[in-house]
Amino acid sequence: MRIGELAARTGVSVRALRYYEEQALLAPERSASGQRHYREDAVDQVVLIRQLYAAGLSSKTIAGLMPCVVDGDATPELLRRLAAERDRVDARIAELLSARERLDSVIDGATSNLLTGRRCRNRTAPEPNAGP
Amino acid sequence: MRIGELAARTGVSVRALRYYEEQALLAPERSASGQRHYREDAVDQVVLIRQLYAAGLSSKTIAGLMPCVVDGDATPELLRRLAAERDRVDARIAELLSARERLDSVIDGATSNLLTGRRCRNRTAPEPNAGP
DNA sequence: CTAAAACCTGACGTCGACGTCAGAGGCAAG
DNA sequence: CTTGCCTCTGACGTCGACGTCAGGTTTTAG
Repeated sequence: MRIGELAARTGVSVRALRYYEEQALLAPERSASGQRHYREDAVDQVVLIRQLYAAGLSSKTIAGLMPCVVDGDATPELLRRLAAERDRVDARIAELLSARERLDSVIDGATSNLLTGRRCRNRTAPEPNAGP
Repeated sequence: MRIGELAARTGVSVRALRYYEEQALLAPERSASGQRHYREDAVDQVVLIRQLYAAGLSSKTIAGLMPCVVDGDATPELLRRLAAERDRVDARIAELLSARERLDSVIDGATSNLLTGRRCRNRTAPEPNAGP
């Protein structure tokens, strides 16, 4: 398939696909006229790439991992890096969970303030202030 | 305290603290000569700010929330935004968990490849390739 | 054959959270 | 008074993952 179809099927922009190639994350064939032609499994690869981006990996890091994923080839070094990235993701998740708790407590505090009718300072006039 | 001490006590840079003020996340007093002076609770506020950043909120969003946090003042609108942000954090966490699973499966695949001795292609020569 | 749609290669723009540098005060100690 | 550290205000630089525009070629539909 050509780049437009791959974009449509994966939901990523054409520009992004070209960028991925630039970063050596994808290596489509080229027709005689220079147009990119992707195989079916490119769809899965793009999905994987997006997930790794979502995990916070950089394009450089992903580029280092793609040979492993694509060829099934792996070295102990690569495994170490994969594990390290997983740990980083775990840490990020923990961070987010902590932040979420904090957000919740802020919400709880604010909610109870509202419920107990405790309006601080300048809410003395009952006018519904629509905007500036 | 002055900005250097606050930086030391929170672990964020002096530049970042000035930036936070620029974004209306902090509002320190000023001495006659123009130097910033922070109260003790600024430490907690900075910690909160960092957590909200870690949750993926933008400085603009955080700026909208700080009055609520600081003054304990809350409007239904603010509560909606807080809830929306929490949902966003939840979505991000789910994304990360999914990405983590994917990473794990990649690691598993690669590991079993190594364990079963299945070395693909160019690993024919047993020379320990040290570098480029 | 022709017009529209899709594709190509540069190359510059963006956005957010700061880093960094320059030049100029301010503040406590000796 | 001077030394040395801290602080101030601009203002430009950075980095990553693209967006966007320009100007040209290729493919497809009618």
